[in-house]
Amino acid sequence: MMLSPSQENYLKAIYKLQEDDGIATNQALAAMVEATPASVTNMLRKLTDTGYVEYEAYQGATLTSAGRNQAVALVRKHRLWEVLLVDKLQYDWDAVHALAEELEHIGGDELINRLDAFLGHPGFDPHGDPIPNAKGVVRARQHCIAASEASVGGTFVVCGVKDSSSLFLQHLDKLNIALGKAYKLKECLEFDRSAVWTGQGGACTNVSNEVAKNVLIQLTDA
Amino acid sequence: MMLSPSQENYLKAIYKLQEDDGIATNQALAAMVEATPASVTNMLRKLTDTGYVEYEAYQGATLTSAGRNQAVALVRKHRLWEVLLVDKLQYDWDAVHALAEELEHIGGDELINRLDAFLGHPGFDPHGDPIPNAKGVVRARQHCIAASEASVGGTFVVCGVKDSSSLFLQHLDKLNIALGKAYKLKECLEFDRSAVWTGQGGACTNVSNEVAKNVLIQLTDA
DNA sequence: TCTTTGTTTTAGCTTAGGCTAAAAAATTTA
DNA sequence: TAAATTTTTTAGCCTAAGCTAAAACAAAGA
Repeated sequence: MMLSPSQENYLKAIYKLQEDDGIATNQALAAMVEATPASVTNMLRKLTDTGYVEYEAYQGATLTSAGRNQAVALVRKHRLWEVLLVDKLQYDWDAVHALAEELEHIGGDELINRLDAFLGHPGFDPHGDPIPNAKGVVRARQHCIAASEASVGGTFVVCGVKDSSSLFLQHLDKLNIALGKAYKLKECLEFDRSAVWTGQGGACTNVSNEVAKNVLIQLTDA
Repeated sequence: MMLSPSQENYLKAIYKLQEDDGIATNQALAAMVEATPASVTNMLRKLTDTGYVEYEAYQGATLTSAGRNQAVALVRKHRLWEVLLVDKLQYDWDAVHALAEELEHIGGDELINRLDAFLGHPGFDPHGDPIPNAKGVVRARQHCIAASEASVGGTFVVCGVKDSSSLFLQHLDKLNIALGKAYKLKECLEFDRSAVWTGQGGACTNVSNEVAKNVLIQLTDA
């Protein structure tokens, strides 16, 4: 059974909502696929008939295992294309989402497995999100926490972001915060709950709590 | 003005027919885009309204300069993706057409120019067809002729194919004929107009006239 | 020139995926 | 618990891109 790009987008959206919120409501889906709730109801019908979704009126949608397989494959495709765009075509990490969103609907397993091999079987995309393997297994991200949970004096490496919006990523660029970079939490300012991080060269950055909550880090013992 | 994939396919088809036959008839277009003549009439209307095509009932279609620009850009995208697929992802040259046909509708100039740079600004695609540059200039293929025009004793290098169908390309693979390889035309058999080519290692290949007509070569003076 | 043949267009229908507005169901608040 | 609010579904409509069958036009042969 061949899915249209639109159908694929719905599956991905249901998958994400299930992961994040546990439940995919009509309204949340509508927001995610940028359509009206009425259109969502329509599409859920169709996806239920074709066996990718389980859905009863007013109860929200769940993926069947076929649906989950499709969704994970899409996530894999999306993230691998992002790696190509950043690593090979030199795109900035804040500029690749929309393109990957188009590319993920192209071709089948053959293409994506060749892409995977060409890129050297990367484990993570440019935002630190794990790339499911060819069998659909998502290796869990290494143990990591939000930067807002770090304690003063601690050292850590940035390993991901919770918000991948262009706006947030560009803000991180300005703060000189990037994936893989190491920092030390020098102090925490009571007044606005912002923090001061020192980087490699000893440069200091003031990081708001809002930002810290959206940056994922791994503690290091140096 | 944003074109749909389908509209882009029509523009490309008109472009090819104009190049090859001088005129794009309704029927030829229908065959090329795999639709009925009635559907073609519909679409030509739309493309005329949006200024990409000039068309009067019963007279065939012509591209406007905007239409030609679009078409050339699509050819560029198609051929660059083919280079990526063959050179980087190790696809066989007979397996890339359909995928490039999908990929060519993705993204805009930025993407394709980055791809071009990453690939080292290739001049030709895996079938020997020239790749238009970013300004839409198609550098003419080096002086080359059909292999069926070679004379006995002549030496040459294969530089292209007229037929890029999977079937034909796989046949060339079997005959051990590939782009860039050098051969000598040893003899021409009167009976069926087939030829005997000798390759690098002195290996002989019998090449039918049908095949020779579809292989493009450049004569060499060795 | 008239007729036959082939091509193109018209007319009307279909499907996918949207939309709005109103009805129905569920949930929250008083 | 009843009323008010929010969410979801239904009903009916729209657009893009296709289709078939029939009508109109163009080209070719007698």
